[in-house]
Amino acid sequence: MNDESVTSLPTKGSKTKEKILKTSLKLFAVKGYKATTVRDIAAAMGVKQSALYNHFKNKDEILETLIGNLTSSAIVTLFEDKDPQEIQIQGKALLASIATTFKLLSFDGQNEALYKLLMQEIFRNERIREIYNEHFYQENVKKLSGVFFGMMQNELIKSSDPLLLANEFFSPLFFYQMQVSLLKLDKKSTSSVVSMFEKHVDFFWENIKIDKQESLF
Amino acid sequence: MNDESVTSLPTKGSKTKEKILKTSLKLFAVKGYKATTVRDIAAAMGVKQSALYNHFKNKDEILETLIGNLTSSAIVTLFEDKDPQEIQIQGKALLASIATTFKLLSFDGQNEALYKLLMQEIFRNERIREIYNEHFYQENVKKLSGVFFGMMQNELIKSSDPLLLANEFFSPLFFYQMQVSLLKLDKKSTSSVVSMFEKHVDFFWENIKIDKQESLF
DNA sequence: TAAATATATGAACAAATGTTCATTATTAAG
DNA sequence: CTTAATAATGAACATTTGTTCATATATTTA
Repeated sequence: MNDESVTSLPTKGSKTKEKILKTSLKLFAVKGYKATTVRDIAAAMGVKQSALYNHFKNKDEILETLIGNLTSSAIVTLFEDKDPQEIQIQGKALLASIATTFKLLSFDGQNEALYKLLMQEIFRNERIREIYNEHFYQENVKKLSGVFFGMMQNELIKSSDPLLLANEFFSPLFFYQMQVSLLKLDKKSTSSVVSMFEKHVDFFWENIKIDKQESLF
Repeated sequence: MNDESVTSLPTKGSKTKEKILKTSLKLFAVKGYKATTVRDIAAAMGVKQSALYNHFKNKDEILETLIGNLTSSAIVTLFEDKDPQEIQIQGKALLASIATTFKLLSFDGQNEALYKLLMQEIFRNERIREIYNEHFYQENVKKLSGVFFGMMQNELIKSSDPLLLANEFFSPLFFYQMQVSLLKLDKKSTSSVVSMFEKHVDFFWENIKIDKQESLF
C-alpha cells in the first residue's frame, strides 16, 4: 500500500541471501539457534518472514548453510597462509604468531559470532562436531605437530612427542579464547586474559627450547 | 529454633521434585534447555505435564534450580576435600591427583550432564556465566595459585608467577574434558584424550620443577 | 476413622512458531 | 515497452508450547 520503503539497492536479489545469513548468524550467536525465530531474523533485516522462504527452504537450511561455510572460515584455516618451509625454522616467533592469530580472532566480530554459534550448537549438532573435530582440531593439531617435528630436527626444541606438544600448545589458546568471549559478553575487561596469550607462548617455549648450556648428552 | 517439620523420610513430594530435576538435567544436557519441552520432561518420568507445576512455578524455575545447585556440584568443588597443609608439599603427586579428578568427572554421568548444560547455556545465561567464572574458574585458579606458591616456598618448583602456572595447568585439563565429552557424544574412543590428562601433568611438571642436577642420568 | 493437605490428571487456552500460498511489486531480458 | 522471472507481502494454517484450573486421587495428620 502506501510505501515508505527506500528505493531499491543495487543488485538486490543476490545480496539478500547474504544478508539473511549474516543476520541469522548474529542472532544465533546471541540467542542460540532454537531460540531465534524466523520472525526475529526477518525483523532484524526489515523484511517480512515469508520473504526468507524465497531464499531458503526452511530455518534449518539457514543453519546448515552457515555450518557449511564454517570450513572456509578463518577460525578453521589458521595455518592456511603460512609457508611450510618458513614454518619449521622460526621457532618461538612462529608460536607467537599463532597465538596472536588466535587472539585477534577473538576480537573479530564475524569470527566471534561463528565461534559462539559453534560452541553453543556443538553438543547438539553432529555435523558441527564433525567439522570442529576434523577441520578445526585435528587439522590444526596435525599441522602444529609438523611444526614441532621440524623444530626438533632443526634442534630448536628438545626431542619429545610432537602430538603432545601440539595439544599442550593449542589447548590454553582455545581456553583463553573462550574466556575472552565470555568476558566480552558481560562487557568486562579482557586485558588480563589477553596478556595470557603471550605469557603462554613464553612459558611454553621455556619448556621446550633447547637450553644451550645444559644440552650436553 | 522452633520445631522444624517432623524428621520424616523423604516424602513423595520431595522425591518427585528431585526426579523432575534429574530428568530435566538429563534432557537439557542432550537437547538444550530451549529445545526441551515440559511435555518431554513429563513423558520421560511417566507423568502428565501439568503435574510438574505442583513442584515448580514454571519451566524457567527448573533451570534456575539446576543452576543454583551448580555451586555445590563436584565440578565446582574440586579442592574442597583437600587438606591445605598437605597440598603444599605433595608436588607432582598433587597435580596428578587434580588431573585425575578432572578426568573422572568426565565419566560421571551426573557431572557430565551438568557440564554439558553449563557449556550449552553459558553463552546465553548470565547467571551461569557468573557461577562458572566465580565459583569454577576464579576459585579453582586461586586455589591452584596457592598450591604453586606453596610449592615455590618449599623449593619444589621454580619461582615464577603462580597465577600463570595455575592457568597453564588448568586450561589443558578443561580442554581435554571437553574433548572427552564430545567424543562420547559420538560414541568414539576417548582413550587417546584420556591419556592426555597424565601426559599433561608430566609435561607441565617438567617445566616447573627444580632440577636437582642436570647430569644425573 | 475423618479431615486436611499434597499431588496428579484431563482438558483446555492463548501465544508463539514454522511454513505455505495467492497476490502484488520489483528486477532482468528480449 | 513487454514479458518472464524473481522477490516481497499479507494473510492464513496447523502445530507446538507453556501454562492454568477444576476435579480426582493419594498421602499425611489429627
